Amino acid sequence: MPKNVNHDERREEVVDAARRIILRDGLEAATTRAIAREAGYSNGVLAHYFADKDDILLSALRSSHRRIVHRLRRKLAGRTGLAALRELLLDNLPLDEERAAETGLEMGFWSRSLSSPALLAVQRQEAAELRHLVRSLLGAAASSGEIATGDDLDDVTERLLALVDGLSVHRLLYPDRAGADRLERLLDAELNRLRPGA
Amino acid sequence: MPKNVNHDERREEVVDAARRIILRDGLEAATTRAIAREAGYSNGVLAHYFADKDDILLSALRSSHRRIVHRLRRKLAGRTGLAALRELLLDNLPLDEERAAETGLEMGFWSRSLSSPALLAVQRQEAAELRHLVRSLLGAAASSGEIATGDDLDDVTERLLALVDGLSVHRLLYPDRAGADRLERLLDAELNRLRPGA
Amino acid sequence: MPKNVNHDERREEVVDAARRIILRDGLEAATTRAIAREAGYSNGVLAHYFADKDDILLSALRSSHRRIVHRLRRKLAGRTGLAALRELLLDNLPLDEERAAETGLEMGFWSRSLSSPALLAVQRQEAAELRHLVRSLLGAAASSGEIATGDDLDDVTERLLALVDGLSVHRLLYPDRAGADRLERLLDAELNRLRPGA
Amino acid sequence: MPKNVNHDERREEVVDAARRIILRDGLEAATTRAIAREAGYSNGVLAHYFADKDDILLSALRSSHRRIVHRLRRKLAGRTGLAALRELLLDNLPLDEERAAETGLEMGFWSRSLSSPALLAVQRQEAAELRHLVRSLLGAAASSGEIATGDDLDDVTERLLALVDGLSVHRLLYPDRAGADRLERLLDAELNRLRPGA
DNA sequence: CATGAATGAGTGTTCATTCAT
DNA sequence: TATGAATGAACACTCATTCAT
Repeated sequence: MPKNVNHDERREEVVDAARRIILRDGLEAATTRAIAREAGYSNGVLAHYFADKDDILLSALRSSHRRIVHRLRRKLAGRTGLAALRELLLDNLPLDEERAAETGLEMGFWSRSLSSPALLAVQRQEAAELRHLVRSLLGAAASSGEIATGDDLDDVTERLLALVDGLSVHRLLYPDRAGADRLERLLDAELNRLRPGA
Repeated sequence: MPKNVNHDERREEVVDAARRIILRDGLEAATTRAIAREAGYSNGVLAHYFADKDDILLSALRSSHRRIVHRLRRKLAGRTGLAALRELLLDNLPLDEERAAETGLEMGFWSRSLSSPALLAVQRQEAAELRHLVRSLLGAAASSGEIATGDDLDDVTERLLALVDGLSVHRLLYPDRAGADRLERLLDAELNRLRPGA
Repeated sequence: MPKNVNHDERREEVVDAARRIILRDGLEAATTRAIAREAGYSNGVLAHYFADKDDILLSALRSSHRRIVHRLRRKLAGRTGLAALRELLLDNLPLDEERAAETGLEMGFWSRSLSSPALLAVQRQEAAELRHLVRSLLGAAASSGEIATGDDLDDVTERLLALVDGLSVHRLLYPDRAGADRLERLLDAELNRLRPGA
Repeated sequence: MPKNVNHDERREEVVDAARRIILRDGLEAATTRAIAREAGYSNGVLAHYFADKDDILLSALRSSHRRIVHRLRRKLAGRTGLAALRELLLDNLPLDEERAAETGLEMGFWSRSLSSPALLAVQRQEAAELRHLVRSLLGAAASSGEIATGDDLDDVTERLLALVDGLSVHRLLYPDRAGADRLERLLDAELNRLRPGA
């Protein structure tokens, strides 16, 4: 009767350790040894659960996204159109510790994606899903008359997501000027601007 | 009789080399040896002019900013108010190879700043200057009646800069959806929105 | 009630697996995990039947020799003297894929033997048996008048076996110049040379 | 005035260290660390003089061959035809410590060549030169009437070189049966056999 | 000043071996 | 007996840094 561990569970343990390190000390500090130590294992264990370091990092990125999606799903339940969109975009802003950590991780991967095709592919795939979701919420809001129909909705989608990402970066780098209240206010203004009367 | 070397000049040579490498091959390719080679010196020379590698990288970041400021000064010459602001923000978007490389450099430093107080300090200082400039151009535009006076100008400043940063990230990571034309269109729409009639 | 496992049988299964890997992929590919997997067991099982990896490799070498001997025994059945000798020496040449793989295995062990007393001992023991067999076939051929009696038969034995080994090496390393036809021709010439008339 | 070392000299130092380890402990023991230590340097030094480990090993092989060629050139000076051939072949037998070491190194590379195209290429190139030399000495001997003209000289070349390699292996693995005197005697018999009267 | 040789810690990865289950 | 999780040392290689010349 062998000692039998749940592989997915163990992977998650290690991936969580990786996430903690990336958030605390940066992507550069996330060496395989550091990850193993943070997870409470010897460095050799990683080989049992991951093909290589990239596998760990990619899993960490995907895991982070999955968490966000889960949280979002709860928040969006029962909401539609503009209200759902607002919830989604607000959730993407680093307004508390948890989401600030998520944004930090994301930023670490951004620059690394520029020189790693595999990472970039994952990044793009996940971003495309988010963009698609925003776009369809906008479409629904337009259909129901919640928002004006003058603007190109693809443009609006891009503008909203860019603004959210920009504000997120600023919140982490320049918290003094990008306070939580200002972020929320700016986002709401942006959404109100879409309404028919505006 | 010691050879009289202009320290600042030599530092600049090396820093330029570092900047070129980061722009061309990314932050991770900027090893001390690669920098020394790019500058045309032996690797040992770095020790005479820099405390350590971080000293070089920080200087490279500042140097990149200085170059941007110089280019901007030329572009802004003779322009005021909204026209100047438009020039400034457009210049910050990665609309050609050169500025795409600059954005890449910037993104590399963003994530490092999150775990390096020294980098973060530099980053903040330079960002504050840019913010101040935008804010004062907006102030001038408001005074001259070029833009409406309803909005809080600090909010507008933050919104514009966040949008520019967000669009920049998207242009690099998702060039398909963030084409040069869309970026320019979105920026112009944002500026027109400020005008009194809007 | 302990499960009653036939130790020798299990050892043989594992050793066969090791042999297959060495023949197929080379000595360096024969890691303990690869061997266990090839045998259809978990890696931990090896500890029950072998002292260590060397124990497995040594056994694999012996196993390969044993197989060669078996094959030879079939080929030699009913033959005596020079005809038997010819069959034996031909069998030792890597004239088909199977025997080329065997020669590769052998060569791998040769160099390891130079720095491993245990391996060397096995190697010598097996080589002695082969030498003895050749020598006695030569003796029989001399007695029956099949070959001339001028030469020292120990010298002839050594010459024939050295030639076979040298040709084998050349066939693997320089197949262009050591084609199968040339090998066979050279061997036959060598045997004919022993005949009384020559 | 920088400390300036002769690169080729330093490479040779390291390559000699590698040779010593390979001969003493086998090719497997020739790790980069072991080589650096044997050479009296830290492990990082290798990077200055070699592209990678293969570069060291290949250099060791070539260096060994170069030494042999040099020694041979001296021995062959003033000799031609059969006498030169005899000197060449004798020199290739491991009849003293130095040449036993050379043979040991060679054998280590043989098996590794089977799974390393780069090594195999070098091995083949060097072997081709030796083969060519033997062949032309045989040609000269035939022209001058020193040897009989019945045999195909390519066959003879292959036979002689295979015999030498086979005897060399046996001398290292089975010194008891492949004594220096027997090797020499067998080689001379082989050469005499070529003479017209034989 | 400048060189570049040298260091040694650190990287990701592999692997024989141990051992609780 | 058999499992496979876990270990930790070893591997080749990279790199910022030091320092004699």
